[in-house]
Amino acid sequence: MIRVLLADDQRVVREGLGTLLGLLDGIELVGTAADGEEAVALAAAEDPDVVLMDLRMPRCDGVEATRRLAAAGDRPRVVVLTTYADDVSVLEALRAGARGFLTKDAGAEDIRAAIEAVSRGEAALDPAVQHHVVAALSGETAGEGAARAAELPDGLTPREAEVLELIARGLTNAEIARELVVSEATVKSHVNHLFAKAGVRDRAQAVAYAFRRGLAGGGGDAG
Amino acid sequence: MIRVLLADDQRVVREGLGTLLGLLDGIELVGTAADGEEAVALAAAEDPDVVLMDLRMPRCDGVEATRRLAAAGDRPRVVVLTTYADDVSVLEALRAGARGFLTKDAGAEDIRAAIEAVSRGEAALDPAVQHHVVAALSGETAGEGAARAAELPDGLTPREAEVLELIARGLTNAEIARELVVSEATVKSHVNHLFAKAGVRDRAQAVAYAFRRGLAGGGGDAG
DNA sequence: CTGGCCCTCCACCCGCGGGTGGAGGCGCCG
DNA sequence: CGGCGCCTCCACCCGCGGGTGGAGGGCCAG
Repeated sequence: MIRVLLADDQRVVREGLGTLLGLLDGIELVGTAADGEEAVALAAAEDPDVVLMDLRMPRCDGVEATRRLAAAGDRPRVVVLTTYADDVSVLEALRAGARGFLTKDAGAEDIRAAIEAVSRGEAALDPAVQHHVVAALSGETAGEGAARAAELPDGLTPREAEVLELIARGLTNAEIARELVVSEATVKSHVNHLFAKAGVRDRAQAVAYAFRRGLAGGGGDAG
Repeated sequence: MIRVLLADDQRVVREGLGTLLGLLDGIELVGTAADGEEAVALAAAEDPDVVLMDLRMPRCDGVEATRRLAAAGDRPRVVVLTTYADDVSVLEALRAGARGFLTKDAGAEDIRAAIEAVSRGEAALDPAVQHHVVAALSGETAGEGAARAAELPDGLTPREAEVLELIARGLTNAEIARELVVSEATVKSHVNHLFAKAGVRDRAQAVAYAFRRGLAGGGGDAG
């Protein structure tokens, strides 16, 4: 019996997928969590073999929860479950220690296979994300090292992505210049370039772009 | 036995929720569809009592599918299932002929209750959307585009929230003015008011605010 | 070595965004 | 009835944002 914990903010998924999991041979659902905080707490209490984790959750998101679980030890293996295979968070989650990856287009058998694989200590990547991942990692080793922020969408340079993130935090060009310790002219230059690459025309669209790509969302004021 | 058809683009939801539905007393799952087209076709073939329909689906969306089902006759009653209670499409779906409304925070018992209610010919609105709906319908005479009201954060008026959503979609004031069929001065007025209420100073911060509050993000949906 | 990418910076222009200080009509509610 | 909130609109101002057209240095690959 593989003991599984399910974390997803949507109750429909928790109850529906939870029911499905409970019916699968060799799998036992030991709990469900509605956000990352709860998932970490419940994992500590229940000590499951596998945590099936949604990425987009309120409060503490899936990446952070995965990081914390992985930091606690090897024990609870994390399988990430997300809507989009090209989500930026995918790679962050893998770096945070996720062992498996499924999109929400996965079927019951895919999910069971992934759970069984990671419980045996193997990896389990959805075909839809595999090539996407290796592509990103291939560019990663060539670069400065596995520090952070490797694969950037639409050919954005690291600096441009950094500027974009600050834009999404609501900073003006002058503030960004101070933050990055460069002149405002430099910031404007980066801004114009990243606008062109992202296919947006102003900051408002840039912020929306950043949120959709997962390049922003964790900074600034909490709600 | 109430014969139910489930339409959702996410396989996890189709299989998970489908399994759950099949286990509920008095409910029989007669089919699942991955998009609106398929839902309409399958409804014609299976003649279900109730269609549980996700709003955001590729190809033909839930609203359009609901409209077609309702146009075909009284027979398949539609219960809409969506992520956000304050979704614009909520009211459109109700006008299109949906009889029930559930958010994805609904539990198994809520779903069963809703299915049973609409199969008896009653309505079934999730509490989260009820007052929101009546509020919107009271202001219905205002116009077609003004199909949006909810329990809005920070005392935003419906109109301000509408403007905010358009800002988050990257429209300029002039474009918003055209979209809402008012003058640009009016738009600026709304913009200034909502900035003050939201505690932001420019559109960039406003977009971030909108995304965090769930007032935006589904703009460029598709699969 | 040379080309190219990235980051840095400059000067200039102009249009839209953001703020102020109003005003009037309408519907809801006390 | 009278007030208040919401939506509508006007005139004006100015500063930041966004675009152009450059230029130079550092770094890596061909």
